[in-house]
Amino acid sequence: MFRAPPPLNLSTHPLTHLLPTHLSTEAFLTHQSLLRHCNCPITDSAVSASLFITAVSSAQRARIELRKRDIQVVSTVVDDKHNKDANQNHGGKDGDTDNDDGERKKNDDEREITVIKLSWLTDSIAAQSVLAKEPYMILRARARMGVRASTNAPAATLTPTPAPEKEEMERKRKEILRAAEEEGRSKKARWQGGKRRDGGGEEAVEDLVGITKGDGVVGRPGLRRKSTGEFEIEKMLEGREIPEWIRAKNRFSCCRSTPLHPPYPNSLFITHLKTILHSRLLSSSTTSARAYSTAIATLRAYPFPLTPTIIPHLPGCNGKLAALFNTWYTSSANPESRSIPAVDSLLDSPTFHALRLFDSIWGVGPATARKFVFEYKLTSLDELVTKHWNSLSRVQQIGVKFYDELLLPISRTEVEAVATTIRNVAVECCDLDPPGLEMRIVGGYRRGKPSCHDIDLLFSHRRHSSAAVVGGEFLIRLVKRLEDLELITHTLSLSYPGHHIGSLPELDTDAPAVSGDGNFDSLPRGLLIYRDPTTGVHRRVDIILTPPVAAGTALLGWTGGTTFQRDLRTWCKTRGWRFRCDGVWEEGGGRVVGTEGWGGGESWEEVERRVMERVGVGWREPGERCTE
DNA sequence: GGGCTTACG
DNA sequence: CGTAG
DNA sequence: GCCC
Repeated sequence: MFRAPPPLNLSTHPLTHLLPTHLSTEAFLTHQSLLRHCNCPITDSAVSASLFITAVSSAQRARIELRKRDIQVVSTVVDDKHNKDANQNHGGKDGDTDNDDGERKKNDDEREITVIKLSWLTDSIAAQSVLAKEPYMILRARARMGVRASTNAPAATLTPTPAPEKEEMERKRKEILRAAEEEGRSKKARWQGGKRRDGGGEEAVEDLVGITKGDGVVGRPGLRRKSTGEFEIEKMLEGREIPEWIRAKNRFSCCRSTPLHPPYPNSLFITHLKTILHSRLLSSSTTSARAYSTAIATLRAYPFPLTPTIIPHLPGCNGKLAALFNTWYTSSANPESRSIPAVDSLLDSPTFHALRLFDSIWGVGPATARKFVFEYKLTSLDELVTKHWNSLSRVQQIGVKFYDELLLPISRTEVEAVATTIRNVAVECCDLDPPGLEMRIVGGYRRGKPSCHDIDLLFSHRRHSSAAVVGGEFLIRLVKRLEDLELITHTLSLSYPGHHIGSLPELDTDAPAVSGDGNFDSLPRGLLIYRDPTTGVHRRVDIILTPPVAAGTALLGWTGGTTFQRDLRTWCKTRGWRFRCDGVWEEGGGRVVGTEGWGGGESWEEVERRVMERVGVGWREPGERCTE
């Protein structure tokens, strides 16, 4: 089913568990996919595994992560030099007050486990060979697995069938979660699995909840944004220059530079926020999700290491963000070891993991993922395929079929190669003035991402906007031709907004489209699955067509990122305009003068620059729009 | 207290 | 409802 | 969750 050749053969590996700590959802899923793709036997059940792969870097932190998953180190075989309490078997240091001795079961599963760094995997992939693990080893130890198996600790148990009594508890927990969802905005951490971390967890959650709203912030000096003057901000920055967008309190991410450039100074904290954002998306808490996106975009653009006092002065960040930061900041002196209990609860929650699993299927979103988890009570793709295949839509079946492949990262080199291949076919399909056909690679690639999750190609024509070139017939012909060449295996969707194929109007009208009047109100596009003729790997490819008159706005719109786009539209709205990928429109209906597509010999990029300057956000390189 | 990007399939 | 940026 |  998955025809891409595995980059490595890990099929003889011991049962392996990827620890989610310090990994973004994206990164976690990507690496898990990679492992799966290499035929590595992986498990979501930490207590079943012998080999652990982690982004944490110290043995001490690894032990904490293992213990959270109900794995108790008994004796150390190999330890890294940073570990100060190598012989400390249990209790004490990590604040776990459980009395393990009293609850230990007789049939404890004890085995030798190994914890290695994630860089072993990435380095091996890069080297295209399975590297020795020794240099990457963080910890090798004998460990007792499943010490607290009879408690309600949410040790990750996605794949294996839970024991009957656990199953019952799982069921109840999920019902509680579902009830909490349906109630709407319960302030308790919705995914919390009933587990406390390090004793102080619950308190910290209460703290978060307590100062969530404005009232809770009053009386906490330093959390109030408006009462603090520029001078005090300057003091906080210790003489460094205040970025203009902070001084001006400009909350629009389209008006500032947000470089790609990891590691940016606050990436560790931002990783935690991304987990919360993801949880909000999965529960369809869209406004909360938007708030987190805004805050993340701000922190991504903030060029200095954060301090507790500066947070409320940053646009889109207020009491809740300050509380989260304080919790994180004070959790450990070592930034690598810092955590947020609410985030740990999410990462420990089997429900959260299951929702992420299904949400990662193309064609499945939060609502459907919730249906799978809460109604069908599914925990694995396998169950979905064996029990509910026929209830999946066509595109969802395609999404499942190519689940692993579509999660694999795509190198920039490969993006370029695919783009060239498709452009050559497109030129063949263009029988009116083929040399005038032009293409730009947009999306994450254009923003400079080192690896991409799909390939977005924007086509236009230098001179003609007629139906024959950029209209329906062209896209249809192109897709058909790509299918004939076996470069496209599946068409997920083809859209020709606002008109019927075969009666295509000119595309460069000066009137905004009105639905049903025969004009466009969006741009034609195809969402496709591409198969590389050499490697056989499948990739998501989007082909978008724009008439020349909208080249600048289309390029700007399809370059992203998501939050940048949202803010660009909101910004235009404050100016009385509507930004859409087909143009910027006056309220009365005309195209905003100066935003139309290329005249003379202007390049795509020159038109884009003109549009950005015209609407007032100013020019920003694609690589400065990395708001995610 | 209301608003939060926008449109298609 | 899901997807696109 | 933040802003007007």
